[in-house]
Amino acid sequence: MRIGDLAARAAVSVRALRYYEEQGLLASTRSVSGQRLYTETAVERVTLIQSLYGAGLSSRTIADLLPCVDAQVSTPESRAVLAAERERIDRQIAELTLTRAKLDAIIEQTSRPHPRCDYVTEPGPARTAPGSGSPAGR
Amino acid sequence: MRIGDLAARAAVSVRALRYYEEQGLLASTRSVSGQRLYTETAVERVTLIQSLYGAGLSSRTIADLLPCVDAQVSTPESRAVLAAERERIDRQIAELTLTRAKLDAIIEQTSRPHPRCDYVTEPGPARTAPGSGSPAGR
DNA sequence: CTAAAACCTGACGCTGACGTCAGAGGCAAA
DNA sequence: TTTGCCTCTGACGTCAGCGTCAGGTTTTAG
Repeated sequence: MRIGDLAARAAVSVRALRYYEEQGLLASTRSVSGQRLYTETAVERVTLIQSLYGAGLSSRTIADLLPCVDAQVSTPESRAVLAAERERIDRQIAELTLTRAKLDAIIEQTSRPHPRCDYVTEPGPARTAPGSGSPAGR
Repeated sequence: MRIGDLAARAAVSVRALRYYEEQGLLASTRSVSGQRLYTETAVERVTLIQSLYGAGLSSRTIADLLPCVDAQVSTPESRAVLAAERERIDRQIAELTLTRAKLDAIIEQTSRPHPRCDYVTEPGPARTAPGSGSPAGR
């Protein structure tokens, strides 16, 4: 398949694919006239690349790892990198989960009708704040 | 406290704090000589900002939301933004979890001693791959 | 055969969250 | 007072992952 097809199927831009090749992440054969040709497996490859980018890995790191993926072997360095990135992703997930919780708190706080103004704006006989005012209210 | 202290306590750079102020995310009073002064609560504020940046929100979005956080109120727009960002974070966590699984697969694949070459390189009488060769192997 | 669409190789542009440098002033200790 | 660190305001630099334009070839549809 040609670059436009791959771009469509992997949902990325043509420019991105050329960039991936430039970075050594994605190989292609060339037609006689010089056009890039890809196999079916390139689609998965591109989505893997996208995933890794999405997880915050750099082109360089991905370029270092992919050969090991292809060869199905690991070097001590690749194992270290893989472990480190896995940990990074773990921490990232933890952070995001925390941030989501913070956002939830904000959503609650801001959408809950004004905390205690309710009592004030409530119709009926005026009430003093609980704890103050006339002692032994009960 | 002064900017250097806040930077140390929030574990960010001085430059970042000035940038936050420039973006309208972080307020400060000034000393007579013009130095920035912060209260204790600024530490939390900065970590919140960092969290939101970490979750992929832009300065602009954060600047839009923080006033609502401070005022404890929400507008229809802020609610929409909050909900949208929350969803984004959800998706991000899902993606990261998937990517982590992919990484785990890679770690397994590459660190598992070469799939079937073992049998080949194993000393002793050559064995055919399981499933093929002489039937009823056991 | 021809026009449109797709592809090619440079190469510059963009964006956001800062880093960094310059030049000039504060401020606590000895 | 001098030393040394902290802070100030500009303002330019950086980096990565592409976007985009230019100018030219190739492929495809009619």
